[in-house]
Amino acid sequence: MNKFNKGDAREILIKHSISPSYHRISVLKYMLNNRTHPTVEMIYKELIDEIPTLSKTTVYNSLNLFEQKHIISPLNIEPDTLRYDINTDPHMHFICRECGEIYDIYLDIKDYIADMKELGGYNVEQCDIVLHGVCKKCRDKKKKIY
Amino acid sequence: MNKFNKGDAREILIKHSISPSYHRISVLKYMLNNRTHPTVEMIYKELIDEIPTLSKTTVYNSLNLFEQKHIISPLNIEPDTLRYDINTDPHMHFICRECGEIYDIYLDIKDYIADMKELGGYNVEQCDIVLHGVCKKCRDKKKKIY
DNA sequence: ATTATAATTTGTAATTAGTTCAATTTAGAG
DNA sequence: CTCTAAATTGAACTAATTACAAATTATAAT
Repeated sequence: MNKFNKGDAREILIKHSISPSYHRISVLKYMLNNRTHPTVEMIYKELIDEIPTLSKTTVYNSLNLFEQKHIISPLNIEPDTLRYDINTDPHMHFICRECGEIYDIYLDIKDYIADMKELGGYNVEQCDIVLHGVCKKCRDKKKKIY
Repeated sequence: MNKFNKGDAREILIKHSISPSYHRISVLKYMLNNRTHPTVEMIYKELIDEIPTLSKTTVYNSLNLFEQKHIISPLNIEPDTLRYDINTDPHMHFICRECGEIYDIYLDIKDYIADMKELGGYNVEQCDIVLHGVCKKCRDKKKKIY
């Protein structure tokens, strides 16, 4: 954990022409090191220790800004709250209905979608895939109970 | 439009062991005839004319009940509000970032997903696919302006 | 260094979707 | 017709998010 430091976050912000304030660096560093598709709440609760004056609005502002600049993507996976993903590699998500954990699945369906694109004349820019079910961990846990 | 009548809705409710009250029949009939992935708001606004005493809570209750009984599925396509889909055929969705319309796309990726299932040990029960982009209608509209 | 200006952050208030729940109404069984 | 259970209502509540004005901080110019 904490593979990325503030310098890395700083560089990324500058590369995307975002002024690298302390707060933005902190939020981005969190995203870089915690690939758990966090919510605003999760980020805020973690950073408030390091930055006691931090406002939740700043977290919202930073994430919205990062989204605009395509550093992160919103993840519409649960109906109540938005999550964010910094993983830019093409991938889909699996959410376990037992433990709620969200896994990254590296399966590319570009070719499949490409067919469809031509068929219907749709101009597909982005493709969000969410699989629902029970993960291996939870399935094994259930087996043990007899 | 209005291919389905109250009798059809009534039958479906009974088949799914839901007591066919007037309100539930109305909500289900709306879903059957308006395949636009409506929100609670849309359903409520439409039905309030016919049923002036209708409470929004009843719409919520009915939809939650239909969801439990697998008559409809929630559609987590926009971050602010939940939509509902009565189309039970396997399909994905395309949402246009210009006009916001949601299109049904009949492309089955079951085989692709099946591969993955075995790979990671995930037990996939459901698969939600949302494509984002600009639809043909909006693309053509833009071309006209020069 | 000091001031002026712009950008960032804060915190409160407002908004909105959705849920909870107790009271009321309606429907159905006997 | 009465009793009971189910369905509906509406108000209060919760929680996520946005709006926005005030305060703070950073940047640039003199």
